[in-house]
This record gives sequence, structure tokens and C-alpha cells, in this order.
Amino acid sequence: MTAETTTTSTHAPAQFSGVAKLDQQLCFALYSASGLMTRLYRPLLDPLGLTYPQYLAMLALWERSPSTVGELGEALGLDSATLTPLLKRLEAGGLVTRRRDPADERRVLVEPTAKGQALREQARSVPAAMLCNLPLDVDELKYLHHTLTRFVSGLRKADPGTASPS
Amino acid sequence: MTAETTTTSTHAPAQFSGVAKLDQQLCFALYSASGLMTRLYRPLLDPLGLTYPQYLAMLALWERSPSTVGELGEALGLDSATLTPLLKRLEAGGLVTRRRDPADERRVLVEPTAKGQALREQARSVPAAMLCNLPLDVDELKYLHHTLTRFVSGLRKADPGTASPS
DNA sequence: TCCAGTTAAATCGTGCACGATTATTTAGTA
DNA sequence: TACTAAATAATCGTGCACGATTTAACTGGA
Repeated sequence: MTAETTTTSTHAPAQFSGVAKLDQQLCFALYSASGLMTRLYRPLLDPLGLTYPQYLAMLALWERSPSTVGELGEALGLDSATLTPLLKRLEAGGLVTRRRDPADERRVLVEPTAKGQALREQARSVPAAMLCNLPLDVDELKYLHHTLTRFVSGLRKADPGTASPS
Repeated sequence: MTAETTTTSTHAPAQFSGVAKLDQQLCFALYSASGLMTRLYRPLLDPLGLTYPQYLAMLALWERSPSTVGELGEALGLDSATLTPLLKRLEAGGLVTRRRDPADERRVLVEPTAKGQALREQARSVPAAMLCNLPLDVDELKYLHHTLTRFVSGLRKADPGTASPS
């Protein structure tokens, strides 16, 4: 890409006024994009009776079940304080079951019900519909995904709060 | 347990794997990046007594004050249901004042107090500190910002909520 | 056997976010 | 003037998110 005045190969204080604003704008753009994306999912997920985080949980469970709460938390980057009530709502909606693992009573195994599995079929049309809404072309989306993935994996290492297992 | 099919690994076949999965991965990356970014701000903003949305509101007010609740909502992409309690917390912390506009009693004018202005000096070190934490180099951050900005402006047009499947 | 230490989930308190509704004020019009 | 319509915040209900704490269950030794 056209690199404009990239004389700051390192974190040079001289360019702070210019570069320092970048993080504000970038982080705000990230924050805004995430919120708008969630809002764009809503009309697609409302007919399924799911919120976006619930949809993410179901996606994870459709891929791998039964899963423990901890495994779901690892996959989604959420902790039990968020997941427990979310999963209870999915259970109340008849989409998943929650039961203690007989082999280790500390764990809770979560699994889609038949209704939860059936929902997967309804949900198949969501990605394509969502893709049509995204305002960039496929190449840009791919590059954006690639960059964000590097961003996320980089941030996970820098986050002291997230334990790094093994 | 009757686990006849211990691993129902129906990983997406080729029909889906190409483009349709991209939006899932991209939106999830966006969602994760936003959450991680907010978490990364926390240790920087805690000493200031601000959350990230509160920091955004103060940034907007430092740029332009007094602002109405509506103007702040426009700038941040939030509505009064979110902003009113947030601004009340800032007011309770002595950082802003809220008063009805005498010229139009429907509006509420929000303005930093002296304490709120003083906080701006403390906050000056935040962007540089944040920038050091971001795991990409400046060129990538610039491209990411540029792409996300186009993404956000594109989404804003597609948002209005009138689900007209015509 | 007992007991620390660890792990897993649930719980508590605070705060953000949105859809929908309500109350008040302002503007427009017969 | 009176009466409708639009604008502006505030409020209500539901749900997500996280730090901190609590409870229960497993683990590995003395």
C-alpha cells in the first residue's frame, strides 16, 4: 500500500501527535465496527431466537459437543460469569442441555438438543445473508480477516488477565 | 452416555468453507478484537477512573463542549438509553455537568468540569501507551484503520433497521 | 485418612448496549 | 387559540461482559 511518511520505523516520540491519534481512531473504529456488526446480525438472528453471543455459542457447540463451560469460554474468549447465564437462557429456550460430567462433577457438559440441532439447518442461510450486507469486496474482507486475526492473537499474548494454558 | 458417534465432526464441507465461512470468522475476529482492545485499555484507564465508553465520551467532550446528549450519541454511535446513565456516572464523579439548554428545554447540555478538564492532562499519555501494546506495526495499523473506517461508514448506511426483504 | 492446594462453575456487583415506551417541550397549522 | 406532529431525553426490561468472590469437587501428598 502507499506508505505515507513512514519515517517512524520505531516508536519515535517526534511523531506522537500524528501516530498517537491513530490508536484512538483505530480502537474507536474497532469498537464501532463490532457494535454495528452485531446490529446487522440482529434481523438475521431474531427469527432464530438468538442473540449474537448465543449464536457464537451454538456455532461452537455445533462443531463440538458436548463441550464444557470452560471449553466454550476458551473458544469464545468469555468466562463463566458471562457464559453461565447465557447457557441457562439457551437451556430455557430448549436449545441445549446442561449436566454435570459424571466423571468429574466439577465440569458441566453442554450439548445441543434435537431442537438445537434442527436450528442449525435454519442457521445455514445466515452467513451468506450476512456476507451480502458487508460493504467491502471479498479481497478486502479476506485481508481484513487476516489482519484482525494477527491482531487478536497478538493481543491475547499481551493480555495478562488471560491465562495462557500450556 | 450412549456415545455412538463420539465425534460428530461435521466440519463444513467444501460448499460452505470458501466464502460463507469468511464472514463468521471475520465477524468473530471483530468481536474478539473489540473485547480484547477494551480489556487492554482497562489498566490505562483505571487510574483515571474511567471505563472505555466513558473515555470516549470525555474525548468527544474535550473536543467539543458543551455538547447535547444527541450530539454525543451521534459522535459515538450510542443512544440516550446508553448515554444518559453513563453521563450521570460521569456527573456523579464530578467530571461533567448536565443542564437543560435554556434556549430549548428539550436539550441537555453536557460539559466537562474543571476536574474533567484536568483529567485531560492525565489522559495524554494513554494513546502512546496503548500504541505500544498493539501488536501490529504502524503500516498495518494504518491499513486496518483505513479499512475499518470504510467498513463502518458502509455499515452505517445499511443499518436503518427497516428489514424490508423486497 | 486427612488435609492443603488446585480446578471448575456459579454467584455478586457494576457497567454497557439496545429496543420500546413515556414525558416534556417545541414547531407547525387549521 | 387549540391541536397535531416532531424532536429530545429519560425510563424500563432484557441481555452481555468482567473483576472478584464463593462453593463444590478433584488431586497429591504426609
